[in-house]
Amino acid sequence: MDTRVPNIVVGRLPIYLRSLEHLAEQGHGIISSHQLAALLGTSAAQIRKDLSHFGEFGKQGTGYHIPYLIVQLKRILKADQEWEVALVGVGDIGHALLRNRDLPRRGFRIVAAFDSDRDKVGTRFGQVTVHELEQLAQVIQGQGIQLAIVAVPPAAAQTVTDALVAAGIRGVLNYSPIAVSVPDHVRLQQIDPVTHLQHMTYYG
Amino acid sequence: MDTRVPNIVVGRLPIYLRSLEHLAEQGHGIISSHQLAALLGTSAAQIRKDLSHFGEFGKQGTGYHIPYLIVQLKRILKADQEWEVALVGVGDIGHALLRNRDLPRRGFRIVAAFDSDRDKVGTRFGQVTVHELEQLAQVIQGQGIQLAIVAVPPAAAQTVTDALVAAGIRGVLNYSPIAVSVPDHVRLQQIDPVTHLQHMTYYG
DNA sequence: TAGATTGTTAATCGATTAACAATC
DNA sequence: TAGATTGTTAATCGATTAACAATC
Repeated sequence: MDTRVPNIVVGRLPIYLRSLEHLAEQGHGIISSHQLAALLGTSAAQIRKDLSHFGEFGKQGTGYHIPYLIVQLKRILKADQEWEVALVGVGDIGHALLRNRDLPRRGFRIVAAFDSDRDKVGTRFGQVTVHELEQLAQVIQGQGIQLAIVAVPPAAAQTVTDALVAAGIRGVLNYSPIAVSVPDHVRLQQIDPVTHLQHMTYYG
Repeated sequence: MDTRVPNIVVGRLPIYLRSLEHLAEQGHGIISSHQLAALLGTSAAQIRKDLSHFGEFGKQGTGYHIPYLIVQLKRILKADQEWEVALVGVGDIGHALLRNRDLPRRGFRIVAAFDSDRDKVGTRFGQVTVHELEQLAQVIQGQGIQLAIVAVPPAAAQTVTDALVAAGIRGVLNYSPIAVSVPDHVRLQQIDPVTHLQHMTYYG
């Protein structure tokens, strides 16, 4: 049980959690590190070592009680609470994210959306109304929103990210196919299908 | 210049490439490893070491000629050719991908789409007509398509992936929030916003 | 030339794996 | 109990960093 957990280990926990939740939905109750490793294409030793950073969650001779491990992983990842998310950019990707039921199901609720297009401002998606970009700081600070998804065209991504950071956002998930920079105290994750595809074509 | 390049290094090349292309668009001609590292939040030594696996692309005292390095990285990643991609699932995400101009701009053209919904079959998105799932193998084999994007509901993801593998697909980019498995000879990449968000909330 | 930066080597650091005592 | 599997230690493996000769 370390005090300082490697970032790469933290990044694997959500993958374990996702798989365990899927197993639970299918009615599985217990799983061994070897079974989970086979399912995920990783190694049993790695799973046990990763989990050992946080405590002892299994039982010798048996394995892991899936619902219990889910509870523990959710607690560790702070996924046992609901997170409010701001969305900037209501184009095709933003639209897909607003309609995505998996995000709220797993604890991430888009509670505010922003777009620079006046025609989109005022439109509603479920509970969410699209605001002007000018209201970004006010809404984010007013609601204490800590996470944001950037889904704007590349040319606007850094400006929008800077505005989010200035508004107090703690983590940014960037869908724009461009590297944005954030200060050290802000977390950044990037989603770009092309980089994933290029990683595969290398081996092609 | 190794024969065996670490996978983690391969995964960084597309990120370097994306940044260099952005720099080139902005009119930059030369960049040093230190400048690029600062831009990407990595280290100059890592960039130089990564590139050294493939050859010598820089000039002492000067740095890297951006257009030349772009050409080299594209060659290494096989991004100097156009790749045809099959899309399975024309929901919100599939729709966003079909309309995404960045994919073709960077060499990935969705040339076939499939959906199980009879109402969607036959509809067109630009050059692409939505086919029945039943035609998947025939179309993929007929056109020699090597890459596929899976954007179907979780319950269908593994079945669809199996069908793609059976049809001869070499790489799968999975947008379904579920771990799918593929045989060793098939490359797999996963995009799931929730896992990225959970990676950030851990530190929250 | 003087200054700067590469490519590479060696050292360091960190992550993964193997092995096994503990124990269910 | 016998068999199985965990959690952890130590060994191995691999990646990152630091340093510098080469050289533009």
